[in-house]
Amino acid sequence: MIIRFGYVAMSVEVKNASPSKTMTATQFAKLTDREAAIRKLERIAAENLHNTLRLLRHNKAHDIKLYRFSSKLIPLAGHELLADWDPFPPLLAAFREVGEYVQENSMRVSFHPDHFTVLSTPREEVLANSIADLDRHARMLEAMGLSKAAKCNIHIGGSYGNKDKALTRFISNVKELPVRIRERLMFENDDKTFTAKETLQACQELDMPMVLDIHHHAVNNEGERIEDLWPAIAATWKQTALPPKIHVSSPKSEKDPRGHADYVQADEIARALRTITPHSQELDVMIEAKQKDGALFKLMDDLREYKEAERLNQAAIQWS
DNA sequence: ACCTGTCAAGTCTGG
DNA sequence: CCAGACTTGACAGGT
Repeated sequence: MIIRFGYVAMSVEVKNASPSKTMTATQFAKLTDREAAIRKLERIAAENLHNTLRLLRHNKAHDIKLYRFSSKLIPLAGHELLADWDPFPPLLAAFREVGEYVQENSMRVSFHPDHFTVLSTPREEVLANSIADLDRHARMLEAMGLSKAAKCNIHIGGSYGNKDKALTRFISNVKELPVRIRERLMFENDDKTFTAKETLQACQELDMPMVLDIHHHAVNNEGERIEDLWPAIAATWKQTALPPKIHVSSPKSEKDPRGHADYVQADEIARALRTITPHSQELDVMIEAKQKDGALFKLMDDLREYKEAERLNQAAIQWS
């Protein structure tokens, strides 16, 4: 069993390296020279890509092969004020540089378009905006020159008072997506609406990969056990030739069990790994914690102690 | 340098 | 039926 760990978007160690700098729509609208304002957006995007590359170098130095890009690399992308703006041509070289670094170092990268991108929606304009957002994410990965191994993770979406109908609508909307977008997608169980079991059913019907979020499952389930679901979840990855991927985070507090804590409890992940590892040779684990890569480094230290104390009880587990 | 309020999006809940 | 909560990082404007 080989496990790779990764983190989301920003580092607490690398200073002044935000990949999500932006400009508000209000500020943009205030600028009288629109061309100059657009050049400024492009400079911010270039800076975000530059910082992304800095983070990837930091990752390489620490042998971190897994990383999720910020979805806010291009400020105001998709905003109605900028409908006529194509940010890609001036950014192609910067995107390509990021993609080449990813490939040279055999990294696995992804996006997670935010929860406003919903394919279960009954509203036409929301669906259109969602598809446009997914198209932009696919275009960024294409601009990086990355294969379809680089994917976008989203949730199924809302239930609108009728989960079955919402799920049917979701599946039919996914089936109608352009192939170049669909082959970049994977779906994750969420913490309020669609459980791991339901998300798995959708993924099986669509023959698309499923990301299991352990924390979401803990707060949104109907008594199903991960060990029972896992073999089928892992099987959704077979056609991709990628290791299955899971998300791990710890509850913020008893009062806010859905929130993400600063760090990840080592026993939490040790328990999950004990459950999952007997069924899989490889696993990629995305750590979702407020302390970002800091939480990742702490977790690796804690797991090392676990292993030394033989509490992990899995001598075959290796990680970098 | 630091603090507080605001901003984006879509869904869901409460009134 | 509409206002507010939810979430998140960063901006904007104040001291």
